[in-house]
Amino acid sequence: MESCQQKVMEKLLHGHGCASQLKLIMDHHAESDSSMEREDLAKSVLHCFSDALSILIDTNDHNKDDDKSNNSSPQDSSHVLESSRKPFHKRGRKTSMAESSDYRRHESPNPIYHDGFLWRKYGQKQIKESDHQRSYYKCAYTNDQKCEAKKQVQMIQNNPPLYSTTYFGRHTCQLHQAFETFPIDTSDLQDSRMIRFDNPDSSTHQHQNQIIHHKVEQMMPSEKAEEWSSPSEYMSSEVAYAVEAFGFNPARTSSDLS
DNA sequence: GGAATTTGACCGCC
DNA sequence: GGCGGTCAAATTCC
Repeated sequence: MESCQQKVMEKLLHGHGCASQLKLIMDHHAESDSSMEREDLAKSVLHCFSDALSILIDTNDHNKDDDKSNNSSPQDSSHVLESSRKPFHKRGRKTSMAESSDYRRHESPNPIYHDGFLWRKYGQKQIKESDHQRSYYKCAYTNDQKCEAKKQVQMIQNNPPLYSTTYFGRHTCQLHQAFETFPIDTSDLQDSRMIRFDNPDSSTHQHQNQIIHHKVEQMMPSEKAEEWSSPSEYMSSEVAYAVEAFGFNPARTSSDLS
């Protein structure tokens, strides 16, 4: 647990440093002369937060029960709806996902794409009680590593846009080990925004990175994307919601994470 | 051509 | 019979 805290702190500090550099550049440089450097920094910031989130997600899964008692503050409840171990619908299979003992729900103006894991969409359904379709995702390592983690993403409100992301089960895949094996290298971020894979040389690695891009382009509401005038704005919003989704409070000290 | 996504069909529960 | 969840063939994308 201690090493996890250190890793998270290292990632966050690195991200903070990159963000500071980015702000410095944006404050003092003309728009055109350092766009590539800004882009690299922006990607680096996102990558750091993604790594930290992945570690926190794993840590949170193991400590979820403890967190429940500490997650009752009113301001948190507006966005992060932790599992209350009760179904949010009565119909459906007895073994339905919502009735499982391990799920978390999060609501935000944009769906969470970068939560540190690779997801594969396996279904989409028009839900009776909602005007919007619900998308079903499972961990891309479901078959390879018997990882049973799943998530559902559903738009629950149009104006302003509000998405509900519900996570089920725990990740048993070895993704985090891959994070530890390959340290951050911002030079190869052109095609990858966040996820590191077991074998960085494999064709699978390259293709999966493309998938992440595809998902972002496909799911990002165009009007929302236009609202972000810079990559850093887009990332901060995205990461912030992902952080909230897993109950991470940046104001906490490192000792609070244990 | 391979892999991921889409979408209609099917399953099991109520 | 209606519903949510999952499967799998068809389609799309790189």
